[in-house]
Amino acid sequence: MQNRPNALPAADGPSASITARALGALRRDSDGYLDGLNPEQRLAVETTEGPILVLAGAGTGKTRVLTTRIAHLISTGRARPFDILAVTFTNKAAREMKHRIGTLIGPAGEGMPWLGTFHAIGTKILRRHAELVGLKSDFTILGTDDQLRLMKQVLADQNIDEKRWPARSLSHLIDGWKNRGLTPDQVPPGEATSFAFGKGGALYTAYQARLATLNAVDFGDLLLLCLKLWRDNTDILESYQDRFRYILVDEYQDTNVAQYLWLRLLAQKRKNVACVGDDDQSIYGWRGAEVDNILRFEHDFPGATVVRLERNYRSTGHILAAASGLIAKNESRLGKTLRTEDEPGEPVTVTGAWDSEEEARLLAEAIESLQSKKHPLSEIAVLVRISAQMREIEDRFVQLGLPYRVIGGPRFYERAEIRDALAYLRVTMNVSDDLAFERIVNTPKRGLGDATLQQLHTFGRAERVPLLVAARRLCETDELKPKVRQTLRALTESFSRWARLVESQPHSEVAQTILEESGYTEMWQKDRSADAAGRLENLKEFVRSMEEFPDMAAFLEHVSLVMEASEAEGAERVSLMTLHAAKGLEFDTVFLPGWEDGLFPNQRALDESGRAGLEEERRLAHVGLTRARKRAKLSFAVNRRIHGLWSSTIPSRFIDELPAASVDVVEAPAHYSAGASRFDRNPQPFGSSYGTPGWQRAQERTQERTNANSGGRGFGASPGRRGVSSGPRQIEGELIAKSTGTPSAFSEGQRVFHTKFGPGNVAAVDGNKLTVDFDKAGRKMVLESFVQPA
DNA sequence: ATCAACGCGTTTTTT
DNA sequence: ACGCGTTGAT
Repeated sequence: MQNRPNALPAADGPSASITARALGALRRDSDGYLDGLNPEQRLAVETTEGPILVLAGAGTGKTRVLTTRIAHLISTGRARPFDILAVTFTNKAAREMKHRIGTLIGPAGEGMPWLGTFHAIGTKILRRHAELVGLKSDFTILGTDDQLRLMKQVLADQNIDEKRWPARSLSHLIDGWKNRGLTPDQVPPGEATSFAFGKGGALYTAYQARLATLNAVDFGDLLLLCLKLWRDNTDILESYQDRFRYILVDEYQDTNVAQYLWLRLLAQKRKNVACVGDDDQSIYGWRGAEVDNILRFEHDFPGATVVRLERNYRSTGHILAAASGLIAKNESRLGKTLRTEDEPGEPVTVTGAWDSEEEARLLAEAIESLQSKKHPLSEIAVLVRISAQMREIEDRFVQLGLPYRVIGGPRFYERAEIRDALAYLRVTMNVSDDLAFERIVNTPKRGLGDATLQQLHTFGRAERVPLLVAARRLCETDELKPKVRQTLRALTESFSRWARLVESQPHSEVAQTILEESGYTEMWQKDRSADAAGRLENLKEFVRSMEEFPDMAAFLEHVSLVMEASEAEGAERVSLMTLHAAKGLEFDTVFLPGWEDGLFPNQRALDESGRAGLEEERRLAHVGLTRARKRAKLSFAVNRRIHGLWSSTIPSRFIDELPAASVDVVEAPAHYSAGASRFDRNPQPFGSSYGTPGWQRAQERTQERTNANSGGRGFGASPGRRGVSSGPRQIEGELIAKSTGTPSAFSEGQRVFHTKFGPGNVAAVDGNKLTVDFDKAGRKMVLESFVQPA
C-alpha cells in the first residue's frame, strides 16, 4: 500500500503552513464534519495535496468523501469555493453534490461556480473565449436531433446516398472521434477513409464547418473546443490551471479520452487532482468511457496516492459476498474486496421460470407478498438488462394493479411537443437558428412544404442570411405564390413581434403567447389521439418550469444541457429500470430478472467487444447486485421471445459464478414446476450433460434443505413448444388464437382498440377490413391487423 | 395532405 | 413482434 497520511511536508509552499493547518484542525473539531469517517475515508479527505485516486466500491460512502473533501478544503482555508473545480457526469450528481455541500458547511458552499458536469463547465469556459475558437459567445448547443438533421444536410451536400451511408452512422463515427479528443485534422488516416469510400474525414470537416456557420456546437465540441482553446492559447490554459487550485472528479471510471485530456491539461501544473471512481462499476464503455483511464491513473500521475474504500455500508453479507465473488472473475481490475460489518442476512435467491411471462408473474407475486408484509413499494426495484424486458413486467403490474414507475423513460425534453416548443423559443431568441426554424416552419401545418423550404434554402444560401431572414426578404418579391407569401409573411411578422415581446414581458408569458398565437397549442387541442392530452399537460409544465429561470436565455441554456424530467418523487411505487439507470441508486429489495446467456451477458456486447464486453457485462451484474440493501432476487426464464421468435435460453453464466454459499435456489410454486431439471443449463431433450457447474451444486444443497423432489429429467417437451408445463392460462389461448389467424376474428358490435385511434366499436366486418366507430376519432375503415380486441 | 403499406433495425444512455 | 420513418397510392 502506498497510502500514507498527509503528514509529509506539503509540496505547495507557504499556503499549507503549520499554523494554517493547526487552525484548520481547530475549526475542524468544532464543525465535526470529519466525525464518523472511517480511516480510509478520512485519508481520502485529508490527503489534499498531489494526485489521489480514491477507489470507492459500491456503497462505501463515495459521495460523502467527495463532499467532505470539498468542505475540508474550504474550512481549512486551503481553498475558497471558487478555487475548486468539481466535475460530475450528470446534472443529478452535480445537484446532489451541491446540496450535500450546502448541508455540510452551510451557505459558504453556495458559491461553488465550478461545480458541474463536464459539459456545463466546458460551456461556461467556451462562452468566455468563444471568438478564439471561431464562435460567438451566444452559440447554440445542438441536441441529438438537430445534430442528425445537420448530418443529413451534410450528406446531401456531398451527394452521398443516405440509404447506404446513414446519417446515424456518420454521427456515431464523428461522436467517437470527438470522444477520443480528435479534431478533423487529427483523425488517423486509416479511420478517416472508413466511411463512404474514404469521405469520413472530409465529412467531419464539412460538418464542423456547417456548425461554425450556424454558430453552433454539439455536445462533443463542448470538451473538444476547450482542448483546442487551451492548446492554441497557452496563456489562457495557464490562467485556468492557476484558477483551479484543487480539482475533483466524480465517477472517474466513466471518463472518455477527451475528458481525460481535458483534466490532464488543467491538472498539469498544480497536480492537485482527486479522482473518485470504481473500476468495477464502469459500464459505459459503449459510449466512449475508457476503463483504462482509471486503471492507468498511477501511471498518468506519478506518485499518486491510492486509497481504497472497501467498507460497505449498504448491503448485507450475503449480497456483498455474491457481488464480490462475481466481480472477482474479472481480470482487468485494480482489485478491491468489499466488506461489511452488517449481518449475513438473506442469501441471494435464484429462481428459474418456464418462460419470461411466468418469470414476470412470479416476480409480481413476490412483490405482492412483500407488500403484504408491509415492505414499502418505494424500497423495491426491478432492474432489467434491456428496456424490451420491461413490457411484459409492466403488463403484469398493470393487471395486478401494482403501482410502478419507470425510471429513465423518454426524457421530458426529448418529447416531440417539448422540442417543438423549444424550437419556437429558439427562433424567437435567435433569428439565425435555422435548425429550429426548419423544425417548426410547418408545424402546425400551414401549407409551407418542401418546395417552399427549398426556395428559402436557395435564397438564404445565395444571400448568406438565415432562413427566417430569407423568408422575410422573399416576401418582398414576387417569387412566391400569393398564398404562400401571405402565410410566410404572417409567420415572420409573428416572430418579430414575439422577439419584441421578450423585451417587455415576463418570459413564461411570452412563451405562452407564442404557443397560442402560432397555433401550436390549438394543434394538439384538435388532435383526438390518445396522448394529445398528455402532450398539452407537458406543454403546461414546460411553461411553468420556465418561471424558475431569470430570463429566456438562461432557460434555453439550461435546457440544452439538462435533459432530465423533474419527476414527482416519493410516491409509493415499485421502481422499474434498466441496470444502467440504476447506478447510484439503492433499494431494500432488488429483483434481477432475465439472467440468461445472450440477454445477460448480452450477446451483442460479447460479439462486439469480446472479453472486454463480457467483463463490462459482469460489472453491470455487479452494479445490479450491489443496489440491494437486504434482498437480491435473481431469476431467469428457459424460454423467451427474442425479436418475436420463441427461443430456448440457458441460464446466465454469471449465475454459476456466484459463490454457492451465499445463494439459495428457490423453486417456483409447485404447480408450475416441471421438476428440478428445468434449471439445466443445457435444456435439450434428455439434457446432454455437459459440465455440471457450481450453481447446480447450490441447487442440490437447497434441495437437501427443502427436501424437494428432484426426479425430473430433460424437458419432456421440445423447447419451442409452449404451454406444456405452465398450466392452463388464458393468455396462451389468446396467443394461439392470434397466431392461427382465423379470417374473421372480429364481429359486429365488438369492442376493439386501435393503436392510433384508440378504443371503438366494430360497425361492420368485410373480410379482413373493419369499419369501426372510434370513441374519439369517429368512423374509420381499418385493417383487422391494426386493431386488437379490447 | 393523409393514411396504409413497406422496410429496417433492434443494448445499455448522458450531455 | 414491434415500433419507427419513409414511400406510395389516393
